[in-house]
Amino acid sequence: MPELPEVETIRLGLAPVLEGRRIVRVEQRRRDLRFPLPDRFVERLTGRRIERLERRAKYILIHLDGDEVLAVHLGMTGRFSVSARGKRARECATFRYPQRGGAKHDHLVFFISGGAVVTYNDARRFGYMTLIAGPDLTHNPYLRGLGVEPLSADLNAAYLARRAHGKRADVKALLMDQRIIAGIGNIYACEALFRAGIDPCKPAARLATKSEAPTPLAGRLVAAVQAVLKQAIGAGGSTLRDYQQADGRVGNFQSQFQIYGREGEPCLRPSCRGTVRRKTQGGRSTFYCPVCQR
DNA sequence: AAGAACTCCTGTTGGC
DNA sequence: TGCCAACAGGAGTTCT
Repeated sequence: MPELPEVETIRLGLAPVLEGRRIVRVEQRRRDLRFPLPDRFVERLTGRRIERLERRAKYILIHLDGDEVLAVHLGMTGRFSVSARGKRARECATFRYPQRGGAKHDHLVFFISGGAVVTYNDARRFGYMTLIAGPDLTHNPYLRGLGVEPLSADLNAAYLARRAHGKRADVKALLMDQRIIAGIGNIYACEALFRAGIDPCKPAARLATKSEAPTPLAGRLVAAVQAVLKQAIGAGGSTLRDYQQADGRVGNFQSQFQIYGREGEPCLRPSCRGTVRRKTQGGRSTFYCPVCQR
C-alpha cells in the first residue's frame, strides 16, 4: 500500500480538487471494499460540501459539512484518480485517468461540483472507507489507538524508548506497529533502519535502558525515520506497481531507495563492502546490509 | 497478553 | 507461449 508519504502526496493532490466543493453525485459499484461500505453511503454523501482534507497515519480524512468525516484507507492497491467532464476538462488538461488498472476495479466514482470526477480504484480491495460522526474522531475504532505521527514532535527518542521498553519483538516490527508510530510500512521501515545503521532483527528493547531512558539507537532511529519520510514526501512518494498520485503522475522516491529492493547489490554506504540481503520477517521482505546494520 | 500466523483479494513476475 | 508458485507497499482477527 501507499505508506505515509504516498498518502500525504495523494492528499495534497486531492485537496485543491475537493476542498470547498460539493459532492453532486456518487456512483457506488459494489457494496463492499475490504469491509462493507457504510449504510446509505451514496445518500449520505450526495450534496455534502467538502470542507478540508486531512491525513492521519495512512488515512485520508475528508471533512464534510455537518461534522461528518469520510475516512479512507487505501490498503495495498487503493488509488484515486481525477478527471474532468464538460468544459472543465480543458482547464484540467493535466488530469488524466490512470494508465494502468482501467475501469476494471473502479469501485466508486465521485462527481464533484465544478466538473471534477474522482474515481476510487482498488484491485485487491484491501482499502476501506467509513463515515465518522465528528468532530471527535477518537472514538472511531480505526483511528482510536493509532500511535504518534512520525513527523510530529510526539515522536522522539524518549517516547520511542518508553514504548520499546521490555518489548521482545524486533525493532522493525516496532516501527511498523501502527499503535506506536502511525504511517510507516515495509518500505520506509527498511529505509529508516538502513539509514540508522540498525539491524532490523535487533530486539526493540535495545532502544531503551532498564530505566526506560533512550539509548543512542533510539535517537538515531527517530532521526532516520523523520529524514526518510520528509525526503519521500518531497519527492512525491514512491511509485511501485499500484501507487500513483491523484493526477496520474508518479512519485520519484523509489529512485532514492538505498536498500529496499536491492537484494544482491552492493551496499551504498560509503566504504561499506557489504551486499544487500533479503530475508522474511513477519511474512514480509526485509532488505538490509549485514555489514553496516548492527 | 504479547506476538506470530492467518486472512482478505487480484495482479505481476519469474522459473520451468 | 503456458502454467504455476511466489510475491506485492496493510492490518484486523485468530491462534498460541
